[in-house]
Amino acid sequence: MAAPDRLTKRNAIRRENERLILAAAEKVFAEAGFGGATMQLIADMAGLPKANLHYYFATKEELYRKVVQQIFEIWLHAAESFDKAPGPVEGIGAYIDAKMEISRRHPFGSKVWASEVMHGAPVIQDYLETTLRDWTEGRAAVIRRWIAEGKMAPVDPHHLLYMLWATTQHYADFGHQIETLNGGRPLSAQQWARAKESVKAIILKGIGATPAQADII
Amino acid sequence: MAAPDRLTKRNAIRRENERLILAAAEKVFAEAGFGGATMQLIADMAGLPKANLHYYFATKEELYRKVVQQIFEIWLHAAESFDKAPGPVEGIGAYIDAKMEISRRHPFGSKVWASEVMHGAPVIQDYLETTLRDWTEGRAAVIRRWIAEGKMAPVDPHHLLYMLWATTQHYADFGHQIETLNGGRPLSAQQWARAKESVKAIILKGIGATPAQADII
DNA sequence: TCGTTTTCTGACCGTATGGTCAAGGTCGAG
DNA sequence: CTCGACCTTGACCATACGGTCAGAAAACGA
Repeated sequence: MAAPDRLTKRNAIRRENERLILAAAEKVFAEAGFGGATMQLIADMAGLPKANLHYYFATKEELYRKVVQQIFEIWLHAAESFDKAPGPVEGIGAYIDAKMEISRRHPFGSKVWASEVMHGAPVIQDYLETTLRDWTEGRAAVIRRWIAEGKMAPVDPHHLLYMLWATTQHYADFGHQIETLNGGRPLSAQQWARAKESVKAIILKGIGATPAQADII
Repeated sequence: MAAPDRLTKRNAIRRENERLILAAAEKVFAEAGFGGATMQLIADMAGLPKANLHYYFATKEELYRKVVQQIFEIWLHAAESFDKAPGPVEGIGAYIDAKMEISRRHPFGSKVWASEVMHGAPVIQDYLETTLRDWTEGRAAVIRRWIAEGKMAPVDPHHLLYMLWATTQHYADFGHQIETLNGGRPLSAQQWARAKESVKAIILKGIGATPAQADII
């Protein structure tokens, strides 16, 4: 049946336009919220007529849903660092690095997600109840194992995860506030590095994570 | 000139209505965002005709601004715990307690603030540049003093403050996500207490804050 | 080249929104 | 009681929004 995506000019244009629209939508939804965003503004930012948006995405909700899904997948992907780590220093350290990097490179997406959750997750409630819950329980189990193995202090796994999310995403969601307190300038590369190190240092020390010390001697 | 607020029935009604409207507005703005909120919805929730809202607050922006100001003042007030503390254990500990309590009791306000900042702080940019910046520099100085006095490890004061804000406000702003991961039930009193303790334990340990030990012996 | 499918877009529509207004009601001071 | 100030509200208005549609244009397969 459906000839699967040949490399025709049409397919290229379609892909490119969808990319343009999604990028513009991510930015507009982040800056104005779902209610404040208008299809006209997204169209202008994408450089397309409004009617063309509705050709690719039937409704505003459909477009919004796609934007949110994109972000969620990026975050899930970043979590792989957690798994294949021998202990909290490597696992949580890499996770913080990854999430800080996402906050830096995808600040709009993070804001859209935050906005969605703050408004009661009307669009992605099912994700929260299935994928996110499963993911969370899985990592909580890993953390409990590390605790049992004496690799970190006995902290509540859920609250630790919340702290990781909160702290890393704060640099995207409240980026404007941070920028203002930084003299109106965005964080430089060095400042981002320092932020990462600060977060990692405090949290890893706070959970008593030891860099695989016991085995050395 | 202006006869200062006698206890007449009119003044009582005015105060009561303004209170009703502000409470409804805080909730609606938090749940729908500025763009998604409608004056009609706020009016319904306050139990007043829409035209009456415009009698007390000329425009949607004016009402919104009042809501944001309220929250900001609550937060500034909560920060007093920071000052009159001999060291980080008491100061930061009390600050975390206070901010967690605000997240619990004023979740809508916290969300409105978050939304405002995420959208680039169009309404309260001046607050960020003046009051908040001054406040931040003041606490950073306190933290540096504590570090100099050997009462905590040498961490970057700004990133520590960001971490405090992020972690505590997360329980309000992402309350829906936390509730979902908690089996769809809001955190109980015990769970809130455990959250507070978890946050305090990790952060205080993470910054190497010692409970005024040196002087005891 | 020709017919078909996909893409594009200006013009249009119904609705919902923020805000206005004028008329009527209520209260307090003297 | 009376008058002026304050409060209340249904009806109304202009605008802007999400979404539709018909027809033109472009790309494609044969």
